[in-house]
Amino acid sequence: MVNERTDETSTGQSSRARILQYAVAMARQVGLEGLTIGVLAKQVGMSKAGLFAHFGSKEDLQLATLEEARTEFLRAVVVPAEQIERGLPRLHSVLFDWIGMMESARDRGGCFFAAAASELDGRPGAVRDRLVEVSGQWLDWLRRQVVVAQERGHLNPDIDADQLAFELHAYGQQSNWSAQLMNDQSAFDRARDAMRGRLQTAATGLGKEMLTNS
Amino acid sequence: MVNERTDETSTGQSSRARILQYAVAMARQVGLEGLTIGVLAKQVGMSKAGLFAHFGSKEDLQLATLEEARTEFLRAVVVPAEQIERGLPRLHSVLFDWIGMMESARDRGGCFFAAAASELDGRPGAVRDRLVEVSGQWLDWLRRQVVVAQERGHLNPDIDADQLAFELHAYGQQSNWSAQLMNDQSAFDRARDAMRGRLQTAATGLGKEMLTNS
DNA sequence: CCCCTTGACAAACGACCGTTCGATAGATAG
DNA sequence: CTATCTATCGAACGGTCGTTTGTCAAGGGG
Repeated sequence: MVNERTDETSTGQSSRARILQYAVAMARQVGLEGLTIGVLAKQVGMSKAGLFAHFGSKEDLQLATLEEARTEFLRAVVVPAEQIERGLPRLHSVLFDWIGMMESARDRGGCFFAAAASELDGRPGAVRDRLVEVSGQWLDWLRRQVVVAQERGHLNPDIDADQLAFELHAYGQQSNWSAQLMNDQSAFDRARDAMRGRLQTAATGLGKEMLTNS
Repeated sequence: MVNERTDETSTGQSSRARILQYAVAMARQVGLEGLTIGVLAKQVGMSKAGLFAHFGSKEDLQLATLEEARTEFLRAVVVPAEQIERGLPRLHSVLFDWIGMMESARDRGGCFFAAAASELDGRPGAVRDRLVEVSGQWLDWLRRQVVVAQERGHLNPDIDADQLAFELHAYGQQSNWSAQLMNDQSAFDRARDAMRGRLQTAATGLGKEMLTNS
């Protein structure tokens, strides 16, 4: 009863974390449903039962993997943007970091959430519910930053923030589709161009200045 | 050796066609990989082995299902547009028929190709190759119609046709994602608004007239 | 009338899946 | 030293998958 979760060097914590990193990498390529305990265990270098013991069920493994992917996403995309000026600069930064993350995952299966989304829509359950929640938070993050940019006079105040977030998100999704399925080398540049163009159209005079300076 | 594939009433042809319609419907919900011979057979109302005999392997079943979905897509989206004036009107028509098809499939799992794409990218094989081919044809159809619209003075001639096709396709993909995963009721209207707005921006004076008249 | 093709069937096969069950080694606590 | 706990293991279980095999009824051509 002593030493409750404070031991940093315990094998338990670190091996669970190691498993989850492999799990995210594997799910990027075969999806959360295609994730297989036996194959995952072989990659990590332990037995099926040993790995399984860290999670009570496959669903729990999927949930933990989803949480790990969410953490990686926040760290790579959202957190860096919080040091950027709120409004259009921060929106621009987060969009390009997002594309950058998908671009860096190009040869590793692409976007984790895109792979998870299409196989989980239509299959009810806790994993799907959580994915809907996480994806909704991300889309809402974009929408809120659009609103802030409007309040600060960077973006035209009479545009529909939901609509703009919809379109910006569409470019990111399309770049992943284009790169992963069609093997299109220029997919990410196209997404960046589309985002730049769309923000330019929606920007006020002040906003346009900000865009040309970045 | 007589009677080679000319018998319309033979059970063979019609039951194979019936199987494929069920297969497309099932793949819309669970994907081409999630398609299962046993479950499919139960839905069709025949035995596993009886159904399997129509296709030499599961891969052949997947290929035939993909072909059936392609035929349905062409019939619902591409063929009707061929009666519309080439250029911007035809492009506009095909885009809206596309959205309309996804909207009508809303409660049946959404877009077949979107479901197939993310689970097949990264899994080499004949099915993936064919899906890449079919998807490429569709994207190229859009691009070519953009070019025609430029040649006819409907769209600004100095825009990148590949880029515009990329963005228009992005809205369609996003609408399916938003409707299927996020259960967003307004997803299809958003896609239509995005397409209208994007075409409006890219249109010449002549093109803008055409858009307001439709 | 017999033969042979055709479409469908039940049953079984091996492979792989998630999961359960004891056993084992090492660290920790009393 | 002994008892306990933790992480891991091999082996097995029941289930589902794609696939194979052998059988059977129906029907048309010689």
